[in-house]
Amino acid sequence: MARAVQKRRLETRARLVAAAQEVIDAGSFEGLRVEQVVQQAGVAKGTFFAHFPDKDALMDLLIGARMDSILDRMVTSDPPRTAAQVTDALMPLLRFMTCERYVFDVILRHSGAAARAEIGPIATTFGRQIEIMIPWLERGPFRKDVAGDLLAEGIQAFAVQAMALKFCALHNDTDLRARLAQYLDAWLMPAR
Amino acid sequence: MARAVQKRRLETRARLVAAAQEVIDAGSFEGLRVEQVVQQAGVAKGTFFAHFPDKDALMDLLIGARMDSILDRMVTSDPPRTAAQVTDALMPLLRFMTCERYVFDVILRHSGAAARAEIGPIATTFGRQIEIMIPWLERGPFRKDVAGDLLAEGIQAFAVQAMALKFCALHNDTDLRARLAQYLDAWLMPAR
DNA sequence: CACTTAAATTGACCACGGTCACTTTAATGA
DNA sequence: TCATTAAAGTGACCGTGGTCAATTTAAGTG
Repeated sequence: MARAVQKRRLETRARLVAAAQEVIDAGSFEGLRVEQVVQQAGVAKGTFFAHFPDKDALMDLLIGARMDSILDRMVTSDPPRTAAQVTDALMPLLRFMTCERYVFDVILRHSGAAARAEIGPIATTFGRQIEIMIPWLERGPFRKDVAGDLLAEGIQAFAVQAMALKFCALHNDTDLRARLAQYLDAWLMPAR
Repeated sequence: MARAVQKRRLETRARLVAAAQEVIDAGSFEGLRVEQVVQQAGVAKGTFFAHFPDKDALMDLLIGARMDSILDRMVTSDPPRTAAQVTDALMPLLRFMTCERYVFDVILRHSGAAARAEIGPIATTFGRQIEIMIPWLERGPFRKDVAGDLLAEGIQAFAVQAMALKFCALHNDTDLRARLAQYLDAWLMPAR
């Protein structure tokens, strides 16, 4: 019979997560070093890897949490009723997802996408995005010839595409919004 | 006045690329180690990094070349005339892009997407894909309410989405094809 | 052909993520 | 209360990508 996890373990884990957050707040996601995190948390390096399979798992957790809180705010706003409004509703999320090139890469690796077998925090938020968008699409004046979940998946696909293009040096934030708006207009309101 | 590059440099570079290809042929993209490549090529490690900014740049080159040769074959076939045929026409490319999880990750990082400022081999093939698809879309019985390049970009977005899902353990190759076909049908032939 | 200069190459070295045999700490039960 | 056992934590160590001051090689030049 396996023994229960000790309180000490939970505390250590919490210290690690808090330390990681402080390191990021003082720098960036990309700049985070495991060595720095364990030092800040006052534990040995090995302890880190006893709590997280690898550095990416910590990033998955922290980035996923940020995305989740953005989704929390998203559900409290009025549902968008046009393609342009859908774009606007998504912008806060997309802005965070592209705040750093490294963050976007981590997200791509973990988005339902390159997700491992088991589903992680980021992949979970991708599922949640779909769930949030489906009611928007069913109620709004959008195309009805394809199922809501397929429509929502398409929005995700276009959002990824638009974000990806943002990292081609020449493009900036207004381009991201304009580009996504153009995609979504064609996807959600086809004139045929 | 800068002096011209010496023949020796070109030879060394060719040896490095050839060695890398051999290492991959005997193993996998993911399994490639720089140490192994320089040993096979008979040069020092530093030489590798005098020729490529990092390991990723080599991967960009080799993977981009493979994609390019697949595109070469693609242009010689008959242009697809339905969404399902577009899917089929793309499958050889998508199969290679998903032959290894690592390969897909590299492609995502370099696809016009996460491309660096300067455009690399993989990003170039992404541009070429668009150019190849535009005539398909203009001639075929596809929607005409959006420009051909936008339509082509959408196909890319959906292809990435479909490939990404392939790596969720449960999905396999037939799923990739079926999923993409479903996306493209909705994207290219909207019933409204 | 010497001599100069820049290109090309070298390999010891570093940074950083990740491992594992070992030590310490806490729960369990007689 | 103390012995037993499993969980938690440790830090020296490793693999691998990447750096750079120093060295070798080749191309001008008088």
